[in-house]
Amino acid sequence: MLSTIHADHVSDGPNLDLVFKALGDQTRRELIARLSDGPAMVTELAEPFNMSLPAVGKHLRVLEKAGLVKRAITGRVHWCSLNPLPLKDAGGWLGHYQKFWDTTLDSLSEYFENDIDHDG
Amino acid sequence: MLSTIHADHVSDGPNLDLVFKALGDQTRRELIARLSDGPAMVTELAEPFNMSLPAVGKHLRVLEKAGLVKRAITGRVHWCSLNPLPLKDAGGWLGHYQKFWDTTLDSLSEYFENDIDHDG
DNA sequence: GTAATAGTAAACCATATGGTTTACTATTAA
DNA sequence: TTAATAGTAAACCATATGGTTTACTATTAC
Repeated sequence: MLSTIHADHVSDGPNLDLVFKALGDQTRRELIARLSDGPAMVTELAEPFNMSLPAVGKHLRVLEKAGLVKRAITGRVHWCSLNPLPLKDAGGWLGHYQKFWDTTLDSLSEYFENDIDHDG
Repeated sequence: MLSTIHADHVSDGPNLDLVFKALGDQTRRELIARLSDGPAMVTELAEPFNMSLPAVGKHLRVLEKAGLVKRAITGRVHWCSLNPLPLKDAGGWLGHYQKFWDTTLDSLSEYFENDIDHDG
């Protein structure tokens, strides 16, 4: 049975490129962390960073194109909010490999209990 | 209580940059998928791709620098193997946001049962 | 010893990334 | 209406990325 533990048919796609690339920058991960506390305007988001406003604006656009940030414009203020669904996709991809780093009895039993499609 | 559900003190660092950047390319994710079946030599890894051998070699070096691939040289053959631990780091970061995309009763109860340090 | 194989190194190219500054638009406030 | 504020746009720059081809080293096989 243990020989069947491997990762076939892992869901993938070009959108995962955008999501993982967006996550591959500490500034953007900090923006996500901030937005997980609730929506914020661009100036507010930029304030903690030692970086120009246009630079933060670019990072926000990268997050937006990855689907991680949604923007609602009211007057001159752009309210940014976190859309966590692409994080779920990324987590789903990583989840296929969890068994390789976490081979305790608990995680193994979780794997066999919860994951129906072990081999496709 | 629900107002306390947010992600403070998320572990982060420059190594996560390398890991997420490494994952932000479909070729490299496919290399990881292949290596999750067991070690392989470079030529073997390159075979499925419509890409030159040096190109695959570069991708492997990106994975290596992110700590995701280990290399053992025996003679002229480089045996590459997957090191899943950086995936665990990436998964750990994403895990802090799981509650935002997965707010079913099950995941919420899991969150309150398993995650000790809810607010730091 | 000669030829094939495994793989990297280096030079090159086009495009992307991450930052800057300056200039601009649009909205709000005095 | 004039000034301040929020934010983008555009031009620019240095470096990184993802690919190529050609050349090279080292090992294995005949």
